Amino acid sequence: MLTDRQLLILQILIDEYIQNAEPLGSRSISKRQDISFSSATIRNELADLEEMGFIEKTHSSSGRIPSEKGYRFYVDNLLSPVVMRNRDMKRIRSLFHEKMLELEMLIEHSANLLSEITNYTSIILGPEVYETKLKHLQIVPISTGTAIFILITDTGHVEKYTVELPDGMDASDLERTVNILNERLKGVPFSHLKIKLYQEVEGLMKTHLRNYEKTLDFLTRLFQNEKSDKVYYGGKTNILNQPEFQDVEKVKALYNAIEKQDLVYQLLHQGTIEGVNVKIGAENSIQEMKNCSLITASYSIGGQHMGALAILGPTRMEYPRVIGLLDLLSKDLTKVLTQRYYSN
Amino acid sequence: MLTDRQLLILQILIDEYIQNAEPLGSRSISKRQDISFSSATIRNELADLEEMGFIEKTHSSSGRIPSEKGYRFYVDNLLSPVVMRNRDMKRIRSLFHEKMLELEMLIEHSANLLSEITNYTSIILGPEVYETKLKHLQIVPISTGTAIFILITDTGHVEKYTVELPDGMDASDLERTVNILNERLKGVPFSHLKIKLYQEVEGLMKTHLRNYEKTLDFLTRLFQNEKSDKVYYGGKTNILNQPEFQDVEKVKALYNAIEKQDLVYQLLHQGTIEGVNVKIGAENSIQEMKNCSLITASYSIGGQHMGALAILGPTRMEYPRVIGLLDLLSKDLTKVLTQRYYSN
DNA sequence: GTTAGCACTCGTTATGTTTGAGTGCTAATT
DNA sequence: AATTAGCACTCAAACATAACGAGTGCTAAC
Repeated sequence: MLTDRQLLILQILIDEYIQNAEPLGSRSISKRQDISFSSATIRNELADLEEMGFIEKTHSSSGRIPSEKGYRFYVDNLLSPVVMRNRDMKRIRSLFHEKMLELEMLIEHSANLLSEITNYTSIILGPEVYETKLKHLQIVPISTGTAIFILITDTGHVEKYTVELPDGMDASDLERTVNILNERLKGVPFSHLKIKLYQEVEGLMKTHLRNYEKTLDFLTRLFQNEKSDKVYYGGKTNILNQPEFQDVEKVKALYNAIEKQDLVYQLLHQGTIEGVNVKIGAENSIQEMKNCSLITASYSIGGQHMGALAILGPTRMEYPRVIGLLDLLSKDLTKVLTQRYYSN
Repeated sequence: MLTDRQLLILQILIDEYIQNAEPLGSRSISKRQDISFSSATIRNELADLEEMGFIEKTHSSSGRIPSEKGYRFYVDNLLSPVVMRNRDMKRIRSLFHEKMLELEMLIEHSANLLSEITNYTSIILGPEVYETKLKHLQIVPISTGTAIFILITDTGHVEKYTVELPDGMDASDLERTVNILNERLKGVPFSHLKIKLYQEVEGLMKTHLRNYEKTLDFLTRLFQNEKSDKVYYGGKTNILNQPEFQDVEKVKALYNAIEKQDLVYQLLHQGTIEGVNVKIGAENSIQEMKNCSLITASYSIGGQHMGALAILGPTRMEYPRVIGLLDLLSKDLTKVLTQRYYSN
């Protein structure tokens, strides 16, 4: 339904606007070398494109800027073959070259890298604790009545809870409990710990522990403790570089929004779909992000969804570049993590 | 050297400016009920105060605002008897009423509380790991060749390192090593771990381990691993509410400065002196903070310095309130922590 | 179908004017 | 001698006006 010329003009307009953040007029377009029509012709085409809703004016005699519909069309149909800068590819690859033994560290570095090379803000959802399996459990008493529970997952993640022990639980009780738990719960995914506790452990505890009921109750509460997955941010201050965020009020609103971790969690979780996902402006459910686009991709371990990478920027975002980056990084991350943690 | 009247005027001027962030003229001062002189008299006094450097004009015919010297004088000599709002006291006390078993959590909540009730940005230096003592050490192998070292301190803090084990160290070596370390290093402060390793452990390892040299070398490197103390922030976006930070460039500069954790660490560490410490404007070594004041107080456990609380705001800051708050919170924190961790 | 031409729109910038809150200084008052 | 009234002066802020120019839409010619 769009003529080739219209496609060309739309493409140019969006590309230029993404670069310069300034409305583009018919004359500037006509002056380009790849354009052989007069500004008048382009004016007509621009009028048509506007009528179709792909572009809009900021005021009655201004040049045109892309509308959200325009960006959507651009992302869906006009993406120039994603060009990865060699420099960027190298930096991503080097992330995995240096020994980074801790998953948390690797993800933190990824977040920083993403924000550095894109100049936008990156958000990464840490690995889902609930799908990882218990590797080892340890209880360390630190004073009378309190102890630290340490749970270690197969991804090397350490989860800790300081707890008050049930009354009348002494050192030997504690030791027996730990032994039972380790024996029966190793390899069990966090999400199943509670069920397994009753299926496998209850009987044993009954025979080996004095006040097994209190202990069981206590453990139930402990395993219920929904530890939400960590959210990592990179380059939050990059937002301040964007010309669309020169107004402090807007910055404040956006910061407050992205700091609500539960909202962000939902937002990134929606994009669990395979591949890279782009949400433009109002497509984001969060009101304060109406001037932003969010590009997400997810990473996994051995086919099991683990977390998500995201880049947050103005709707006027370098879509091709960011999409390429996220695609590459999410795939690399998946590959490396699977290799590292799936074989055991 | 200042007359009573000058003191009064200076006091009023600073109090008002702190509230309204607007230059104050002679007429507005003279209209106050506690003032019985004419605006002309006040004009003369203001001229004198300006000559002495306590106040300044923003332009030749503007009202006066406090200079840094003025604020310094105000903090040193004019602080109205620190009035604590009852509401604030309650909120601080309630921090300690609810069971907060983890020190990290308690500190994080403190940071948030401080920023909420002051509307400034809070910065807290987490407890110094180096002065806490080893309570328990644990090694959990997670795959061939790698393991997680878990160190637990007497303050219930869990420190973890994922490491590659030295070649040829098998499960039984590992177990023996853990046992030796636990036996000999319990109760040793982190800062002495390395020394004790050679004094106490070397000999034992020699007799019990095959390739003790590699292991020793490995442990040395591990204990060298300077884990810097964590910095907690609260209410970073509060900066955006201040009228002196309506310019995005300034915000950016400040954010970039306070995110350099080593700088912040130094800054807060300087104020290790007993009691509450106030740094005004250029008194802060960080260039970007020249429009800010930093108020710090430190907390300790059993006399041993642990960390610092700080509030960062514009030089036009509610000094009396903030000083009162930090004084109260730092003392409460010290009391509670000492009680909790010093008795063992 | 394309383009030259032109009247028109409107944000931006520059310029001038007015206003008012402030000053410093002097002379009169206490 | 200290205080105050009075007044000329300053300057940022607010407002009005005009000029500019990058853009438009439309019409008529190519």
